[in-house]
Amino acid sequence: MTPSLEQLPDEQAQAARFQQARDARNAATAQDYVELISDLIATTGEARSVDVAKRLGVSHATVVKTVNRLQKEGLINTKPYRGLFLTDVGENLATESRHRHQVVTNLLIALGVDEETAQADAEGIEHHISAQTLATFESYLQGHRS
Amino acid sequence: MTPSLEQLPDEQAQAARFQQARDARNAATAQDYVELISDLIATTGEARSVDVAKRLGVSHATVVKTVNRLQKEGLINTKPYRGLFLTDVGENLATESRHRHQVVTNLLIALGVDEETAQADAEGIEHHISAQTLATFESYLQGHRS
DNA sequence: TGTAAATTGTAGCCAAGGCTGTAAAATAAA
DNA sequence: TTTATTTTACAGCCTTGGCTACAATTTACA
Repeated sequence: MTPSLEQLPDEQAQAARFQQARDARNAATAQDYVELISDLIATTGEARSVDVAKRLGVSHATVVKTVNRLQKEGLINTKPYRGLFLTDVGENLATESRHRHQVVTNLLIALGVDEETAQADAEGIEHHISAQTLATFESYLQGHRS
Repeated sequence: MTPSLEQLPDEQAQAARFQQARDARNAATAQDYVELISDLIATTGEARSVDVAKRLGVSHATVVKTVNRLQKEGLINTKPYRGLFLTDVGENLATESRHRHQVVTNLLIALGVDEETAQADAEGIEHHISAQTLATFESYLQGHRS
């Protein structure tokens, strides 16, 4: 059993943590999109928005709208009725996100979580891993090579 | 370096993972509120919405609106100009959330993440931990008692 | 080539979770 | 007991990320 708290954390510190979590939540969409687009291009040669929609499990209209926003933000390039492409900035973000995703998945598996559950949980967890925690995960994996 | 993917996961499986992450994101707010309200009551005897706002780092108007929704959903009870209270359902959710939060924090610390970073990252991660992963974390901690 | 199917785009709707500003009620202080 | 402060409530606005429905364009095939 976990006991109830006997002392609250500092007010400002707690607010900063919640803020960090909200920021991560807001950044998650962009990361999911560029990571998926990058993977699609790498494996199939192109990223069609219809495939992005199917793989995210959302409607294609949602994808179009979000892609428009990410294009304004400088992560994605599109040509009408052609596939989706990443800018350099987008590609860098994708690489970083994929790496973080992979490290989280591997850590969960190394701790004993089964692969399918690890894949699923990693999809949410990856967006909340700070640089320090990522480094910690990496060195743990380093020390537990199979 | 993490290599790029050489094979994409199954389409439906991937969509299901993204859906799980979205569901977790949507449930996060309710969990944060009940957990915080429960902690405030346990340590200070009451949960004023002004304190909830300060600790979440949002405006009090946001708290009022969210609390109204959570009341409709049966997690919180309020009496005008009195503090916030949890229903039995809310209290159960709070207990479960606090436990999950604590386990995640402890795991990060056990792996070598410093306490402040662990606290911050746990705030986001906790919402994406499945029952199986939670159990795995618990047994890891069990085997690494200091 | 011309038509059907697939793909992409557009319009408009909704809920959640932020915000500011203002009003009302309760509590504290003079 | 007034008055000032704090707390709570309410109104209205914005953005994000969902959706359906419909239009336009491209691609495939008969």
